[in-house]
Amino acid sequence: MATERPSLGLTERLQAALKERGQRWTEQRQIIVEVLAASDGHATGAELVERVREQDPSATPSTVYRTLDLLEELGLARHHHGPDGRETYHLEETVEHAHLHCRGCGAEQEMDAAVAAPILKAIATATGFSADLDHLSLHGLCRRCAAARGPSTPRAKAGE
Amino acid sequence: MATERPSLGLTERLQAALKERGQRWTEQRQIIVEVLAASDGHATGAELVERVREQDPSATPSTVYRTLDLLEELGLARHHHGPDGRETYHLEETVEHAHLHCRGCGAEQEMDAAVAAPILKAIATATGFSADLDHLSLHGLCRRCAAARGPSTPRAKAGE
DNA sequence: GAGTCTATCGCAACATGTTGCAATAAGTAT
DNA sequence: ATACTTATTGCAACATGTTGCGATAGACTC
Repeated sequence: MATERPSLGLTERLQAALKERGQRWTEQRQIIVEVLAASDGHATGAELVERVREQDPSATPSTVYRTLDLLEELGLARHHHGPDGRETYHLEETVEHAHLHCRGCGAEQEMDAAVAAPILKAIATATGFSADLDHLSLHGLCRRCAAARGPSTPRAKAGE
Repeated sequence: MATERPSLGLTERLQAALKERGQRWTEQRQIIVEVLAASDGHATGAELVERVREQDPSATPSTVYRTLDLLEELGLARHHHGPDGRETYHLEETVEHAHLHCRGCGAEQEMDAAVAAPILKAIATATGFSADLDHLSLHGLCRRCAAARGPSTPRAKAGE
């Protein structure tokens, strides 16, 4: 993760992993990996499908989703579910982080590994459960919205 | 939450809340509330739709989902998203709890409010974010699966 | 380069929710 | 009891994923 370009090493790793498993390197997979690398942060499944189809209109959603599943199996990508349950993907090279969705203003905040580590440890101690950081998605109120509503936190809905 | 039957008080509360807002008490809403009360633990949207249609085949998914949204707005029900992103509903009277999904064996474990409270507090301290307990859904490995895989936790997929 | 094996693709159908709209019916006033 | 207002319903179409299947096309052998 030092100075090399992600998309380069990634493609090579993917080709090697596929070969090892008797699987194939195809035009479509190349496009999908490129799109995912270009969408640096997070992208929903639908967004990725759309961008892939800009490159290759003959590509279908099933191919895109199956490739994304494959990338996850190989440990090169991850997905989690947004506040509305929709899928969001990112490359594994992105720094691991949890997601915090504010139901007040809709903002999305991240909590990176260092901050989350003691919290995951506390969960493990309390319940025996080892949570995945990268699949951790919390819903609630960000500092500002929580303050705006005062300490009694009335209920409301937003964006969901 | 002492000894009264939930479905009784619930219906009355709902009727009162609707009237106050100029909204209406309908046959369909009654059926949906009954079904939800009968599905005591958690039920997916699709399951609820199916059960409602057993009672009233003319009911449609849109009505069921809209009613569930309404119940949430009124604070009488809640939903969260399962490991595959699908919706799961439960009545608000159920004890508040977080959900822990094991990607090893697929089991679902709960973490109740008392256990979770210090963890939510730690999150608030670290990030300023006030997480909703009832919408908190973690993914990872349960104690047994984590132990079975040893300390190095290799990657795998299950049910997701 | 041609032939073979089979992973992958695109298609079509399905599963789960969501949304706009016209018809229906709940609650209220007459 | 009748009429009126408009919240709610059911329908139909759409959005986002998923799955089965026959056709295509990688990769390997000869």
